[in-house]
Amino acid sequence: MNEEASAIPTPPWRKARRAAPVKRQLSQELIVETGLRVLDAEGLDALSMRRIAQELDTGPASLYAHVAGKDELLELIYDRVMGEVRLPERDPANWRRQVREYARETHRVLAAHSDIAKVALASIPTGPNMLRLAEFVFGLLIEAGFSPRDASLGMDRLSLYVSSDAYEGSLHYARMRDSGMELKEYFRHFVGQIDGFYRALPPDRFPHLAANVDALIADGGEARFEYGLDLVIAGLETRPRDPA
Amino acid sequence: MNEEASAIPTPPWRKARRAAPVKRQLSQELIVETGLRVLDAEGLDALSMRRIAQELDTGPASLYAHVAGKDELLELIYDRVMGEVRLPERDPANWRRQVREYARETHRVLAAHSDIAKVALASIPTGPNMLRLAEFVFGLLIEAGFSPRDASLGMDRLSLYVSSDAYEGSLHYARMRDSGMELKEYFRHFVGQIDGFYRALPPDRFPHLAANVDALIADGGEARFEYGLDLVIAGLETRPRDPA
DNA sequence: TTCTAAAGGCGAACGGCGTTCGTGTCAAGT
DNA sequence: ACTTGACACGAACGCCGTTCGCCTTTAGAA
Repeated sequence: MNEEASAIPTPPWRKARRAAPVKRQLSQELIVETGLRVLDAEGLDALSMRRIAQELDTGPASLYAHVAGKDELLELIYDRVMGEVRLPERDPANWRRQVREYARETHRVLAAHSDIAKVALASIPTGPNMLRLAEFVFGLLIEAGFSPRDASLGMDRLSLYVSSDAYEGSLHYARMRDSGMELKEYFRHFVGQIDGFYRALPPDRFPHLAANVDALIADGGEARFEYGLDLVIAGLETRPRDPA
Repeated sequence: MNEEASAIPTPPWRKARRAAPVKRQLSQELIVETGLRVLDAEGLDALSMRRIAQELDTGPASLYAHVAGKDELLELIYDRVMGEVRLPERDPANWRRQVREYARETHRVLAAHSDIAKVALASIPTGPNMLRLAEFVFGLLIEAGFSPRDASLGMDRLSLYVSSDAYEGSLHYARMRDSGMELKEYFRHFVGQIDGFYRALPPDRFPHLAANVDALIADGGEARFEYGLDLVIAGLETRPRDPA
């Protein structure tokens, strides 16, 4: 919006524009924001250049003045999303708790924007918000006394774990959306299918699986995420640390 | 090939077919095998129904008599690939070593078929070969004394880790192929770019990253994979086990 | 005030994709 | 000899990302 024009009436000496030129405001930020809205509402499959252009009342060609292509747009959206991650003050004495909370928070933000985790996995992180997160967790491990190598690799593996688990979760979310079910209905349906499948296994060929169907289907996404997080943190704990 | 027709000359009482009916041999297995060949040679992006049909001298519509759609075809290819994984005799006393070797072997097979790791991550494993692998590693953990829950979640997290690391690796491979470089050239180029990027970071905003660029770029894909594997196994080691 | 040149907007088209429809063909069974 | 049913497959539908070339708008120079 033009703040001048909205404050005073159109000056009569300038001949009135035939159509409202109000929407002449395409920008990279607007495109990213629109893309994120489409992503949240309809999923990654629906996020096409055409769909975004349609939302902006224009053609797909118009977007290319502000964005190099779809890949770049996805990375911009991804970094925009990572800006939502809230970080606490660094407290190296409690690095276990902070690493866990960092992982949970990142996971939460990824899950809140359904399909973006796929982009997270595919992209090499260089955006400003990614760097902010990297500096936080890397610095946390360094200050907790880990060697630079342990801090580097630990951060790398932790990020991979969070992204990949969020991606796996987003697949279920996408399947749910495609099937038109509610979350609870989908979950019941899905667990029922897996349960039936495992119980139909021939016990002679798959004795251990067949004997433990209950344990195999007991835990849902969140418990699995927490368990893996425990494994990684317990693994980190076995690495040598300098006392600060 | 028609074994009758190749053994004796065409019987004159049956009017000669105008074209050789030799290629009437489409089958699911042939389609899967062809798809895998295209995948290995040209990558997942090039693996289209049209491309496979072309390879088989036919149109894309012909494939749908043997395969429900592209998704099912990808899962068939994936399970076909997992059939290449070689498993040792189970030896619960050495579960650490066997878990590690299982992870390495699966990772190796995934990496050998460039882009299939993407399918591995996206698919819910129900194929016969996947079940074989699951029975192996789950049984190994059970026999090593882990609780059914630890064995189930441990297997799950380990599979996720192997698949996601292989997927990350396949992205580099794909980028390399697209850029037309050789592996060594690509690697040099890539590390150089990352190195330059990190060294250009403003040290006031990213002090820890800026101070440890060497550690951040020191390790390549294989060392990272092994490090994460160490973390997971060390984490498993902290879980209680029944002495068998 | 008029002119000009650059920048952005955008209709149309290119070459791809997965999938479906309807027709054609041929082998086996009656 | 005829029917039937399974498979083959050309053509088309409706998507996709991206590019080309023309049009409009506008800011600054003249």
